[in-house]
Amino acid sequence: MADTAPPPSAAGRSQSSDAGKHFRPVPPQRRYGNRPTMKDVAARAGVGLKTVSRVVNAEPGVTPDTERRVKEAIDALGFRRNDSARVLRKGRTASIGLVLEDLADPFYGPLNRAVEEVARAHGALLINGSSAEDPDREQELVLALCARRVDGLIVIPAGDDHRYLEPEMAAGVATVFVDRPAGRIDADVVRSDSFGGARAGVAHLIAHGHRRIGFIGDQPRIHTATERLRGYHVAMADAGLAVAPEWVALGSTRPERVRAAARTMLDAPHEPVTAVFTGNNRVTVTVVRVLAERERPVALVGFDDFELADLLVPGVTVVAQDAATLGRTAADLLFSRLDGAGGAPSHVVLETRLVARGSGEIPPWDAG
Amino acid sequence: MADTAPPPSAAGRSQSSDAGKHFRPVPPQRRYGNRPTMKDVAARAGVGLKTVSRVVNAEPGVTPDTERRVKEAIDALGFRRNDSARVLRKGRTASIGLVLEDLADPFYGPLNRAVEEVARAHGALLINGSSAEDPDREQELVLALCARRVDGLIVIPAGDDHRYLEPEMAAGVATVFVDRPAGRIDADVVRSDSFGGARAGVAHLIAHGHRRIGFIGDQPRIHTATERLRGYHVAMADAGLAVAPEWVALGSTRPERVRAAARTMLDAPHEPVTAVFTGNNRVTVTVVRVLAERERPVALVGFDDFELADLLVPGVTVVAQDAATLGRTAADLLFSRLDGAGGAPSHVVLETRLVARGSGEIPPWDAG
DNA sequence: CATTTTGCTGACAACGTTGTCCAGATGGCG
DNA sequence: CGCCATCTGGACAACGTTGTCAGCAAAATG
Repeated sequence: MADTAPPPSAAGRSQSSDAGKHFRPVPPQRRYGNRPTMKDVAARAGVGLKTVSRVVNAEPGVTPDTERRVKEAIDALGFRRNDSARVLRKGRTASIGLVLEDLADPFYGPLNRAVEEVARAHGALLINGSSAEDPDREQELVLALCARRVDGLIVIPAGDDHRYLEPEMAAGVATVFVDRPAGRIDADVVRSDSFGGARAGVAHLIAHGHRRIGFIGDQPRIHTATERLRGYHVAMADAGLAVAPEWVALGSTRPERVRAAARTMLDAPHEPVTAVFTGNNRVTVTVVRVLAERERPVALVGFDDFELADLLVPGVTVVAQDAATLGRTAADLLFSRLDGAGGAPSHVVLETRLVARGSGEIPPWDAG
Repeated sequence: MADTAPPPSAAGRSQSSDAGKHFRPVPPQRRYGNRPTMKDVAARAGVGLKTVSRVVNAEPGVTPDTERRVKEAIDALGFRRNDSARVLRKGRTASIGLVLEDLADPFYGPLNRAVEEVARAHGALLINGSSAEDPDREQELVLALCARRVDGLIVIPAGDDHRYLEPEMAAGVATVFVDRPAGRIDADVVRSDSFGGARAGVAHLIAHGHRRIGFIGDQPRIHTATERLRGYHVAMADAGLAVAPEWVALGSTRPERVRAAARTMLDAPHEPVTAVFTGNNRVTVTVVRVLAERERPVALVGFDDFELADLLVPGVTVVAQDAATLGRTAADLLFSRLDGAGGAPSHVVLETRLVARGSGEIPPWDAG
């Protein structure tokens, strides 16, 4: 460590006496590690404060010679503009917040990345957080982001009441909800057609002869879970099929819960299901595991595509939604709002795509 | 939107005349959407500015009655503290930056999440960015984070020269590098044992009879890529095996490049490889696809575990590293530095784990 | 009852930056 | 040569918050 660059000199900073006098305010020590400020740069370059600001921001009206002197001082001191102060002065932070369920969920990776790309194109940074599907944690996170005065928010809602955001939105924090609509407030939403996708996926199973189809989904609090369940019910009803209560299991996506739910409906002594529709990629992956442990093939269609779904045997048929487009669309919408686009909240619904890979075409073992 | 809460009243804010006079400074319009400040709250509650600050920060020394009045004013105005100003004053942003390669890469999901959890435990927010393996972009991102005065940085380096960070680190920005060491500077590093892991993985293939083993890895600029290649070479040398130049392919992880590399070494007229070692999860997944298209089974061991690797047929044998532990360890180290821990930079190396699942046990088709 | 102690409260100055405006300097033109 | 237009540079006041300190009232003490 001894060979690292020496700390920038504190030349030009006002130093109060060390004598511990109480007469005049003692500046807090080591602010930002005693980083040089524009004032320091100005003193060293022998110019005024504003001139440094002009150079730093590449504003016109500085002679080449002055500019050079300032730049030398900047390099010598290791100065870097303090964006906190800049933000305070300018009123825009050039950052947006993204609150999603779980940064580790592969479904959100491409979404996250797409949002980041758009933010980057607009010169904004991305502040990230996971709500862990906990409404309180979501609120805590969102409000913390508002306190940072992010210019905008993209939220994958965990809770079902977002009225706490009303004052923030009224105060100008652009907000776009993704994947699920906001609760109790009217706001921009970008989501996939969960209902239609699930309906098509279940219809696919029905078309291949299944009559007893199970549904394993996420917690009922989550809008997409109930929408997909609705799609399931409508598809069944369309085909004139009754649904036994034990065929439907909503709840946590924890593997143990999903395994138990799958076993219950697959091993039911009376009317076991011959096919399963899973409500999201976490559930699908677990059910794939359960099915892999069994002798008799069971048909499966899952909501959300996932990597390697095509290489499993059989390939897993899915209702695919495009997470990257979801993210990009939401971010584009957000920045258009920030650029002043007015108008009523838009509700964008993206179509899903049924990707047949085999697991949906397994015939029911007791067909006929 | 007409039924949303009215914007907070601007009571108490000084309003200059609209007449466009030039005589006195015109305040910039719509700062933060005209959000109320502590001053507004103080005016409304009929108390002093500092009293509001005390209430907001739950500092002692405020009568319950005063506190109630202030809280009422806060609610009525929809006040939320401006953390930008707070940061400026206090000198700490309570945020850390995480720069990684690609937010969409599933390998980084758990790492990202682990870092977030630690940050959250320390009351800090996480600012995220992808370098896309572009050194310039990494630097741009890192310096932008420094300008925001993040308290600390966790960087998965894309470039091989990080001297640009020296002034920042000297100025007190704690920095921990993850997955790969920093270039040309001495800093904290947390990484996996790429060399040892690759060596063990290749030895596993050798133990199962393979003599001609290919290596497909990431770009040579990336430290882990060359370390893993080194492990490969040492394992081969340990077994007294020669390595033909066409068995080794370093380069981009784009599927086309990897496919081409795999085909080249598998279809070589002279001495085609009977097994492949892949340098990271992106490469592995592509090679799995290539092998799935072929008749003759080829043995495969990949660096990095990935979801569903066990369910493929055959299961993919991997050298697993624990991304979550990597992230958690780095974040813990970062915050211990922020809490004042001194001492020489630490270099933590986490062990890898060989997970045999079958794809490494395929015998060479021309064994003997 | 006088005096000290204690507890609340508010005035004020920073934090580091940018916007406004004015003061000089410089050059062109009459 | 003198005046005006133009350009460059700098002084100063915000932005919204928190730390310091002083003032003042109420409570505790002698």
